[in-house]
Amino acid sequence: MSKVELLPVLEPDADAVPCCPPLSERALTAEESVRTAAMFKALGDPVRLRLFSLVASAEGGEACVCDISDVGVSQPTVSHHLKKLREAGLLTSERRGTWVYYRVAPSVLAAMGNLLATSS
Amino acid sequence: MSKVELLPVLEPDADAVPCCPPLSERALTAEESVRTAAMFKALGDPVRLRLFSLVASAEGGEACVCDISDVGVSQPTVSHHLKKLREAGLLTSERRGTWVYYRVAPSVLAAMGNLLATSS
DNA sequence: ACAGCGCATTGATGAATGTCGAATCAGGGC
DNA sequence: GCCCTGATTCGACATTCATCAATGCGCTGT
Repeated sequence: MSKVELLPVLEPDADAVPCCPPLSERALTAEESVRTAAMFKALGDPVRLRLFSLVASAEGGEACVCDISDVGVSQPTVSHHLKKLREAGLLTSERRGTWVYYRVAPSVLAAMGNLLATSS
Repeated sequence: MSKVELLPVLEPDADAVPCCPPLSERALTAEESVRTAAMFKALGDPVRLRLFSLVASAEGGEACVCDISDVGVSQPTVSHHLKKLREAGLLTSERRGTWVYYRVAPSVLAAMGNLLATSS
């Protein structure tokens, strides 16, 4: 039984990724590239990107799997992709009763957006 | 014909990718997901992301292949990855004499950044 | 307790990907 | 013309990946 957290955002989570100086400013090191590429890779599949956008744009910031499963692939495949997104640190999941809810990991969107920021 | 020239950015180029409503705002369609995922996928490899960052952070906005080839893989592999980035619309290349110079495709960084924009 | 539903895991398979060495192409200088 | 250097292309190989059907697990009513 894990901690039941009700705080919506901004608790000091361990898997936060502070990794990101804007790309236009400084080249990434080899190690930074590995960690950051894993996130881009997670969004680099059409089905996953669609699932992620469905969660990111969902009411209340979260979505039940049953609400986003209609993306043209089988149910196990949806589960597989959601797992990948979780492992990449992009989504978090929580079971409440019958359903499992996914939400976007806080600070991850901001970090990636910052990385691609147009400093020009 | 009002000739717009010399503007550093924002000229209406053909390969611009207008694809992008912020993710937090609206879910992507299947077709949008395919096109956009291709870009994330291109950045989803450590070597490619590093090469891209080297070009993006280079002096004058461009870099010779010879200047960014030291990323731990063979030179044909570097060329292969640069081609992938070119095909994804993220980089453009130009040969000047002996060397080939790469630069970041304008408006692509902005489009991807916009997609990940934190509307919160 | 049992049946039913939601979601995750397993195992298998065909396709895509990253990597290299060798060969090839393109320019510049001798 | 000939060679040297920079860069791309080719062929091959091992690994990873996306996908599915079948199965397992957790929870909820009845």
